Amino acid sequence: MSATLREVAERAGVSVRTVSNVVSGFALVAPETRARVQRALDELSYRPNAAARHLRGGRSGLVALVVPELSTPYFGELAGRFADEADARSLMLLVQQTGGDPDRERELLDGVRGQVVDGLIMSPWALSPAELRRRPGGAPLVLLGEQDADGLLDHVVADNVAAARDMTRHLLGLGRTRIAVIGLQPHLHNATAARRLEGYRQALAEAGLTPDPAREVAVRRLHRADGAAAMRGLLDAGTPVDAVFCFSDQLALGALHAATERGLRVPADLAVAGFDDVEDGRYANPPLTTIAPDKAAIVTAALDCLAARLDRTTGPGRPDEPAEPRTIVVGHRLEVRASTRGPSSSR
Amino acid sequence: MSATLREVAERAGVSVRTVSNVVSGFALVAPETRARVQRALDELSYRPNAAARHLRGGRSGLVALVVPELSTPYFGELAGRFADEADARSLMLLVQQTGGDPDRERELLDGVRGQVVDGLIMSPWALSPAELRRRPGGAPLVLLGEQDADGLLDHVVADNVAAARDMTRHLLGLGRTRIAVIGLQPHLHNATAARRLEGYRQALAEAGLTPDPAREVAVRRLHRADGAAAMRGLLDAGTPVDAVFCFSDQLALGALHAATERGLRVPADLAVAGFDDVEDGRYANPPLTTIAPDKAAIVTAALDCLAARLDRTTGPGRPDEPAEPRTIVVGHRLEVRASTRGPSSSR
DNA sequence: ATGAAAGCGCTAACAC
DNA sequence: GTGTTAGCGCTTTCAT
Repeated sequence: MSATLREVAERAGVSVRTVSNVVSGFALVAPETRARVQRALDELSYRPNAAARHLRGGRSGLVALVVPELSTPYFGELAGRFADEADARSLMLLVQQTGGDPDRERELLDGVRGQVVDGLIMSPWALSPAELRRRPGGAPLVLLGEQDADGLLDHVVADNVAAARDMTRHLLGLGRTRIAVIGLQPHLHNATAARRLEGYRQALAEAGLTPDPAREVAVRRLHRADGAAAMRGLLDAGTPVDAVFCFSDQLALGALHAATERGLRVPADLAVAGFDDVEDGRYANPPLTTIAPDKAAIVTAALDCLAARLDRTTGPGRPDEPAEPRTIVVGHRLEVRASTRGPSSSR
Repeated sequence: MSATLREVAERAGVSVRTVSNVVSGFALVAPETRARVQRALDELSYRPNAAARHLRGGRSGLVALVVPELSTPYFGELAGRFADEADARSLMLLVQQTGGDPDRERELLDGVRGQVVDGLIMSPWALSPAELRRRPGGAPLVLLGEQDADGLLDHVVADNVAAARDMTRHLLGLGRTRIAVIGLQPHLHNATAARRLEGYRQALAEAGLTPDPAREVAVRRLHRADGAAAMRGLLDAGTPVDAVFCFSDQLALGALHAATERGLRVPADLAVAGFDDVEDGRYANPPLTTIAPDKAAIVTAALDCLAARLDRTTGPGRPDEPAEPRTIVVGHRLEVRASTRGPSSSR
């Protein structure tokens, strides 16, 4: 057990008040006293007790990051960035996984195991907007990704419609006209896939093409296996396809795998594109064309947003008047790589 | 802010003591009283205050997982498993990243920001065994991976010598005799690479082959880029190579990329193998042969080990006599896939 | 079976 | 500039 403030005070021959002042560096302390206290602090290798500070101050310095799956490269990368940025802001990151389970999402939302965290950043998957809004827990919440709850809760999001339109235009520009999409998730409340589908259809319409339901494939999850299965399904059905735009890099990597397995040449026979820009995609064979959302901005915006809420909860000012919920849109970039770059084979 | 115990007590017309008993379900409470208290609890939607419990009880229920990099698939997967298993044990997981920075490792070891956690599980990278042992912080520690500190600290590890020997034998069994290894890390204190090198050399010796220093390649980090650079270096130097065994799947994926880029056929011209069994490897083109450590066992063993320490710190029993440090060896499996399966081309 | 009260370590309002 | 002290919400010993 570490030394307490009182022990340090006794040793230095001062009161706890003075030691506390030295530790927090707040009030003025006589230089000589400060030196004496500092020595006692060092000798006893004092560490402030986090529990006491939390109890007293009402802030734990903990922020929860709630994601569907940490093993997914996208969320792994994001979590890593959040951990670093939280650290830079003297916050600690509590990571929680939901596995896409609605009950688990609800449970975490209600209060991460006994009100330990000051606030939470969540990437919901299965919860409806209504459920997201009704939260007994009370800690400030920032949402990641499209939620159909725009304007009612703080959230950080990429312009999925525009991004999907950009990608589809790129594929059309390559001369591909039978473009399939893989990644619809009609069973989820998460609106991301719906927005991307919308962007895709917009681009088709611009080019005077009619969307073909057979080329819009739903998946249950966003793993490689799902992408591979979807690709095989497309091929088995005999649907003519010269490009696939997958709604995640994982799906695209799976689709690439399945296409290669069936002897298709990518990109000659089939162009393959993803979404997320995870490292795997850069080193895929061939490297994967993708949409790169500005991840650094996502992390910064989410933490800024949360920090603002925390300040008005604990900090000075009018805590009654709830701040207007903010929607922050981060940028994205089309990253063209070899999986779509080559010419289409004549057919 | 949630209701306090005293508010509930007032409402139910009993003392805080009784409410506390109902909440913790510990002591005997008259059924009728219990019902009344329970109702008050529900009406006020009481949630125990974690800070107060922590201050009083000395346990926060938080466990830190300290890894070099969360964005690495291996650690991402592991972190995900830890999050789930911690949850099953009513613990919360605090995730910290070191980026392989020794200062950061030291800092986290010294006390994860003010003694918030009950214990920590760490995968050290750059810290020497001596530094790992001298810890002012005091919270129980379990190490992940080889550390050269065997027997002095609790740690969970795979049999890296045996695993590397298994893989090398597999490659030799395929008729490959010019086997290179990529992944030495002489600049680190982490002993993992050294052990794998040892297993590789043992297998070569068994086959009557002499290790060639030109075929033992060091890397700075374990990313795909490092594997690709190492592979290119090998090829540029003109060292004859018919197989590469990389000490991580990431390195192997990079090597695969570089080899393909240079027009080599895998596995015909070059067999490529990795270590870790991350999902990327299964969907690589071709799928990657690898060593699959028993990740579930790593997670279970590490948490069991930590739980045992926690019990003797806070729980009953003789807290003075420090338990014998434990070294737990988890199993591994050779996972043969297409990247080594095919026949070597005649040359 | 239940109540009263001490005290975990810290911060800050109130004295001087 | 520094000392004294109340109290954050909870658990638990000591009474009854």
